[in-house]
Amino acid sequence: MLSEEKYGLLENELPFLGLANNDMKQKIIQHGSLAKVPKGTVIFDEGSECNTLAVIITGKIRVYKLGESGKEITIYRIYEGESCILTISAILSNLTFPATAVAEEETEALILPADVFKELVNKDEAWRNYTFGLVNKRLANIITVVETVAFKRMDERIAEFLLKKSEAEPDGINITHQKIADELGTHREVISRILKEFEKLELIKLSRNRIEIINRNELLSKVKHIA
Amino acid sequence: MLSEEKYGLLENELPFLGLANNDMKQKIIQHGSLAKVPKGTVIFDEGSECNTLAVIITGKIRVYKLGESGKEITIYRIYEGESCILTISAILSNLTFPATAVAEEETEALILPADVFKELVNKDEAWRNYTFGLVNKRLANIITVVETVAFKRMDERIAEFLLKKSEAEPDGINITHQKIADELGTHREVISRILKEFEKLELIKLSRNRIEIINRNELLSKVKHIA
DNA sequence: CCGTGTCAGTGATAATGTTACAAAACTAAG
DNA sequence: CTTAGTTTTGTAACATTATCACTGACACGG
Repeated sequence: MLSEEKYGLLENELPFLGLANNDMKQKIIQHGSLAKVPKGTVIFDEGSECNTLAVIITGKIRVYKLGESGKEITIYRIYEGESCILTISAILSNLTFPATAVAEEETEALILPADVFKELVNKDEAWRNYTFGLVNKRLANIITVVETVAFKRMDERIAEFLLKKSEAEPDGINITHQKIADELGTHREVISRILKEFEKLELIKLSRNRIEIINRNELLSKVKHIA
Repeated sequence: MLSEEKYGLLENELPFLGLANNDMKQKIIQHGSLAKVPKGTVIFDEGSECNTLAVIITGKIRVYKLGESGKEITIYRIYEGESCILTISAILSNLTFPATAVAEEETEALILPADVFKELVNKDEAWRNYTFGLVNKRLANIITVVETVAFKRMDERIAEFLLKKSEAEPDGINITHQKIADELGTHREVISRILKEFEKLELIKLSRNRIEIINRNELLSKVKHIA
């Protein structure tokens, strides 16, 4: 149960809530709740039943697949204002969650019971648009993952990863090799080896927990497969 | 434009059409059409704009990604009564189609303009259920593909493929190595090599365009990763 | 300063990707 | 029934990635 004021505040963070019709607003106020989970919390595990849907207000969630030997691959991330289509899919078809979801930061979310969500999708166009919008984004994500894993070489993928990361951390990326491996679905050794090569080529500079890009252009050319 | 009788016939093949409300039926009759495409027709190409949605009446469509050097990987197939969520996704978000779709058999389909489909999804619960049901199936498909490509060994994947194929063709699978490679996202040589090994282990018998399974149990144990 | 855990480096071997070519099996035309 | 052309398969050789098994480096609390 939320308060009217809370709902008002949420509308700032989740603009599509403002588009919902009044009946639905009341539903959300009546049956919704807020939850805050600390960094590292496993939200869903492979095979979990989904009887609630979370809409992220602040924070970030990583959804990944676990392979045998502890290998992982990230499928996508859920950011503010989004929610998890795998959960939606699981709810709407009464299946279990086919992956693992973990909070990468402290994450705050609006929690809705599954049947409330079902009703929202059926009766409220704003929610439908929201839901289909998410489906689109995720599908695109996942297709990209398939393409990448199936066709691209690891050095290219690592270069791409570093360049993307460097946008958020322009003066040095703080990350372990293991994290990169989990991201890309390979082993730490492979990452270490290729990073070492990059260092020999003077594209990057390595230290513990840290990677500095020193030749951005050359790294870019790896991605574009020119070199 | 369809006739009322045609619509009646379609209801047999596409049961959910019978659940649509009357307004929507009229919409479909008015704006829908039928199309038949021969085997091998490329229906969508990477980057195609989607302004119609096809619901398959008979036939089969393969949706795959093309990599550089002509490598392919199958993402999923569309069978009778289904339609393509990538098209749906492209329509609902005004994006282009992110893969290639080709008719594997002569395929007959009900064609709906994009805006009619949008309206159907918004106004008709039967269509919404149909659409979400498809989304679920495909998501599960695609996640499985990611998992498989990222974590499984090629011999296991080939064994699995052969066993699945053998259900439809119990006394010998008729297929080329290249087709298998396109299915699994690898090169023909890799398939040939591993099939040859399987033959040496007396799991299968190879001839041109043909694979016979002669030790089903051992092949199964490859899949289950016991051996 | 010393353990203990986390992180990175590296060698060895197997599996898969990639390139290149040739042999074999089929097809169709003469 | 041959011959030429096409499709399918075999295989060698080398590159890249996966996998296993360590060692060494660093960080932090005691």
